[in-house]
Amino acid sequence: MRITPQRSAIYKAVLEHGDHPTASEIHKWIARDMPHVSIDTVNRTLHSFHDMGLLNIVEGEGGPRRFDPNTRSHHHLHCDRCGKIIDFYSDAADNMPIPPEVQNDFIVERKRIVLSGICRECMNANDASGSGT
Amino acid sequence: MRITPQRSAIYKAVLEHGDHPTASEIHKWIARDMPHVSIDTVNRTLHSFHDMGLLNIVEGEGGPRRFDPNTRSHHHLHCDRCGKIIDFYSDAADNMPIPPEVQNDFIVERKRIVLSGICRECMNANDASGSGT
DNA sequence: TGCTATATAAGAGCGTTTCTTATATACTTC
DNA sequence: GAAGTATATAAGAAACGCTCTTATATAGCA
Repeated sequence: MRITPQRSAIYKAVLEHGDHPTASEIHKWIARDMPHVSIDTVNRTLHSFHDMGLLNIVEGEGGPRRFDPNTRSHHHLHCDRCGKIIDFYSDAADNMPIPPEVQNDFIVERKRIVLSGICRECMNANDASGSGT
Repeated sequence: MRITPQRSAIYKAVLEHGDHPTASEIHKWIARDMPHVSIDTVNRTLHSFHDMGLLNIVEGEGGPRRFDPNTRSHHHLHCDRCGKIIDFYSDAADNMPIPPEVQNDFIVERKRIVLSGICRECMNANDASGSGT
């Protein structure tokens, strides 16, 4: 695979952006330096990176695809309020036994735990607005 | 919420369909009996059911939204080949400890394990085509 | 330098989801 | 039972994300 200015910029943007960006967010992000990169190039490049194992596509309940440059084994917290996705690490999760009936009927290649709920910032936002005695 | 013929048909279709259908699949499914139901009604109704906790939206890596009427605590197998999603149950998964640093910064309301790999049918399809000595 | 393979930009096209508006239906009140 | 009110639906338009097509540009190679 050729290294082009666009691809460097896209990969750098995914790393810098941090919060599991969408193709559209990457597109806007790199527009500061390279205003002529098309959204199609961003999408195609992210897809190529995914095929190469350079980044993951984050699980989600619809909405635009989000990308994740973290290649360590990790898991996700999804905030129901703000939509933020936070990485976390857990040996217990990584080593969790897989039920025998699953092992018989399925070759497991990846394991991901998804916890949904409310993140600290949304908790605090809630406290600030609703706690006056 | 009012019970209408459309809503009954849509809920019945989700239950009968079994394999985590999309709105479009539900739309086609009920068209046999009710050919004038619009895709918008199907989408809106599925969304309402989701808000009421009657069904879940399945986690996925893009593509159309898929719905799940199974309200028991369960987890999912995703086949990378055919895209099928299979429910499974696991006490180990349900009781898996949550890391303390997560508990401090996040209120966990739902827990879902997602295993990705190859399902039995795709395994067999592969054997059948590729095993002749 | 010329050739070939790969990459990109721009616009078109497609599928999914949502919005808008008019009509239809069920429930409530009198 | 009739009129009024709130909710639901159908149809089409629109928005959005993603992919495809085609022409152009670029890098690597002979």
